[in-house]
Amino acid sequence: MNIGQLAQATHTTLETVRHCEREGLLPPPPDSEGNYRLYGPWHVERLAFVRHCRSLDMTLDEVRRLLRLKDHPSADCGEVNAVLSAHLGQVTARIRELQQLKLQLKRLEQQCNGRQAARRCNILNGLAQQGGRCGVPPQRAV
Amino acid sequence: MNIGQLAQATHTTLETVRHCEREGLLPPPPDSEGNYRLYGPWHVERLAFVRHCRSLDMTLDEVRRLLRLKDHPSADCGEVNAVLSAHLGQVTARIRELQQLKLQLKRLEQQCNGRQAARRCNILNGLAQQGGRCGVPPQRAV
DNA sequence: TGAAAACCCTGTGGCCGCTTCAGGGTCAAG
DNA sequence: CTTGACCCTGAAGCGGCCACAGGGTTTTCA
Repeated sequence: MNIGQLAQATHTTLETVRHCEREGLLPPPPDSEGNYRLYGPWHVERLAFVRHCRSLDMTLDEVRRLLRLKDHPSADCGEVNAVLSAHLGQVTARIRELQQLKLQLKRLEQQCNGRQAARRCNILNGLAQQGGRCGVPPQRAV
Repeated sequence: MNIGQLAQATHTTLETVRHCEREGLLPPPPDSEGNYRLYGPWHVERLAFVRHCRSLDMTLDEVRRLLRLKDHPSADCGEVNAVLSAHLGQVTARIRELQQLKLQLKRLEQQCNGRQAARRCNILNGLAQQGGRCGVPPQRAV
């Protein structure tokens, strides 16, 4: 199984597969004589795991931690729970943040006073006011 | 007013101010003889506008569009509304996405079968299953 | 048998919105 | 005249890819 087939099997791309290898999420497989990567079912499973985690918006670092646990089958799985619930917390926090944003955006939108010259646009003027919770800097990450 | 004072006045940092200049959001001010940037109240207002937009998680591109409109006070402000509601749409969409994620994470969390060897950890095993909506690739941006 | 097409390789640079650092120059106070 | 606070430019780094250039390899089909 070459890299294209692995990519297809896990619904991802060549570049992502190679990226995962560089990042230590997918161990480099043996190469063919022509220097092609040759994968087996184990790699499909591994990469599927990774992509599943990513689809849940975990960082590669979180995925790495889970993989380490997965690689030590007798390890205590309590840490798995820890990773998961920390991530859940971040997602929850981000949702709350975005809901706050949404509220403020809606408030702004409602100030629209119809088709005006931009000079009289309440939205622009609203954005110009220095209040607006200058704090809460946008931190993406989730 | 030098750059440090501007940064303080707008609750941001030197680097961010310079970044805004590079990005064309804050026109370069006249320099002092010693090559220091010298700002006035206009710049404070301008940067505050930018930071306010950013605190609402707009991209710099969206901010640029708004600034262009702001700079043409006789322009039609309908486009302002367009930018705003497009952004609102993205925030809303991202919230929905994250809520989906949260649900899936909670489902996973509930599968926890107590302190087990990792081999028997339902969470790890759940993540290993290839289902999991392999689609929905993580697209941050909001 | 040979050419074209499909596949693969490495390495580099770009995206966004900063942040951090290196290696300097400038200015005010003591 | 020195110390320290402030400022400058330019380059590199973050995460998680994506896109490209410039090659090599394998398969397919005539």
